Amino acid sequence: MSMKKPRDSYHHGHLAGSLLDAVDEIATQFGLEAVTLRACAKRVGVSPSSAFRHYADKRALLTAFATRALHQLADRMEQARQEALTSGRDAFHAVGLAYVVFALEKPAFFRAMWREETIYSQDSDYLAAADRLAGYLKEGFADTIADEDRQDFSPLELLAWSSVHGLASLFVDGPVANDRRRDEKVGIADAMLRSLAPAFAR
Amino acid sequence: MSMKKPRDSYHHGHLAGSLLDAVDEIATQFGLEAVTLRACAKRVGVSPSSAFRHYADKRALLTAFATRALHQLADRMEQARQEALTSGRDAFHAVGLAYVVFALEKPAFFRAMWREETIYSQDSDYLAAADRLAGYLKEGFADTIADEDRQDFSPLELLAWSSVHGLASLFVDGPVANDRRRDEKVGIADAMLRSLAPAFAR
DNA sequence: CGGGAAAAGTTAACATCGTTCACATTGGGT
DNA sequence: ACCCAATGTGAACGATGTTAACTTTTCCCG
Repeated sequence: MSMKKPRDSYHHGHLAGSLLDAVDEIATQFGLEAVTLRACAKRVGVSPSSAFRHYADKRALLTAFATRALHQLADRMEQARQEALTSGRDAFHAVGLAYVVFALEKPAFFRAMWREETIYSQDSDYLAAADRLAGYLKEGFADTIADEDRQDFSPLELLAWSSVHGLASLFVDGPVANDRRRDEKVGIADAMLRSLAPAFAR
Repeated sequence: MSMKKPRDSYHHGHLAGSLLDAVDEIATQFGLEAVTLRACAKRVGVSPSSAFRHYADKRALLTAFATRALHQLADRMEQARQEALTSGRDAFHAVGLAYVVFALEKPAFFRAMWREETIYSQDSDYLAAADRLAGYLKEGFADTIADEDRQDFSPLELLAWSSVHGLASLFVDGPVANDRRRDEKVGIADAMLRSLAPAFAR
C-alpha cells in the first residue's frame, strides 16, 4: 500500500505520516500493546527520539492514529449509506453493519479509537472525527431533524449507536461468539439489527 | 474498607488478595494505566518481585482483577433483578440500568473487565464470571428458555446486552455526554432502555 | 520435639520503554 | 552565499516487567 522511498537523505520528509503508517502496520500485525515509539521509529528507519519533533508524546501519536481510524470508519459508513440509499435498502441498517464489520476487520483500530486513557480525547481533530462518525449514524434516520445540537442525542439515536457499538465491542473485546468465523459474526450482527427495527417503527 | 494489619511478620499471609486490593485502589484513584506491579507492591508494603509468587505475570494479576470486577457487577445485577421482581418492575430494565450505573461509578473496573489485550481472556475463572454476568442479562427475559446453550445468544438477547454494553462503553470511553453529571447520564440510560422496549414486545 | 523441605519474601540485576538534552545536518529564504 | 529554523541523532535517565540467587519462615513428618 504505502510505498515509501527507503530513506536516502538525512531528512525524512514525511515522518509524521510515516509514523502513523508504522502504528497502523504494527497494530495490525501484533496488536495495540506492541505499538512502541521505538518500534515505530525503527520500522520507519529513523532514531527513536525523532518522533518527538512531530508528536508531543506517545499519546499524541496514538491520538492522531485514533483520529485517522475514526475517519476510515466514517468513510465506510458514508459509503454504506450511499449504497443503501441508491439501492433502496435501509440506511441505518447498512451503516450499522459497516460499523461492526470494520471492528471485526481491524480490531486494533477499533480499540485504539476508543481507548480514552491512551489518547488525548479532548483533541479537537479527534472530537471532530467522532462527530462526523456520529453524524452518519444519526442520518440513518430519515425522520431525524438533521441540524439539532451535535452533542445531543435523542434516546433513539443513542439506542442505535449503543447497540451497534456494543455488539462491535463485545465481538472485539468480549466473550461473544469468539469461536465463530467472521462471516458468521456478520450474520449475527445482521440478525441483531433486524430485531432492533421494531424500536424505530413510527 | 479493607483493614489490613500493617505487616509485622516476614510473611505477609494474604498477599494475593492484598495485591488485588491494591490494583483496586490504584485503578480507582489514578486509572488503569497507573496500575503498575511495583506500585501495587509498594502499596502493600512488599518487594516488587514478591508478586510473582502469586501471579505468573502482570497479565495474570489483571485477569484476576477483571474476574473480581465481573463478579462485583454480576452481584449488582442479581440484586437489581431481585428488587425489580419483588416490586413488580421490569427485570431487564433494572438489570441493564445496574450495568450502566456500575460502569459510571467504576470506569476503571469496567475497562479492566473487557481489556482483552491485557488479560488472559481464556482463563476459566474469567470466562465463568463472564458467563454468570451474561446469565443475569438473559434472565431479564421471562420468556427466554433458560437452559439453552450458554455460549449461544438469540438476536434479542444479543441486542439487549449490546445496547446496554454499548451505552456504558460510550459513556466511559466515548464522546457521549461527557459534560453531563452522573445522574443525568443515568436518566439518559433510562430513556434509552425505555425506547428499546418495543423491540421486546411479543 | 526437631530438623528439613517447601512456601513466601528479598535483593540485585537486565532489557526495554518513554522521554530529554546537547548536538549534527539540512534546506529555504533574504 | 549565508544563516537560521526545522529536522534528525546519540547518549543518557528513571521507570517498568521479569528473572535468578538468596534468605526467612512455616509446618509437617520422623
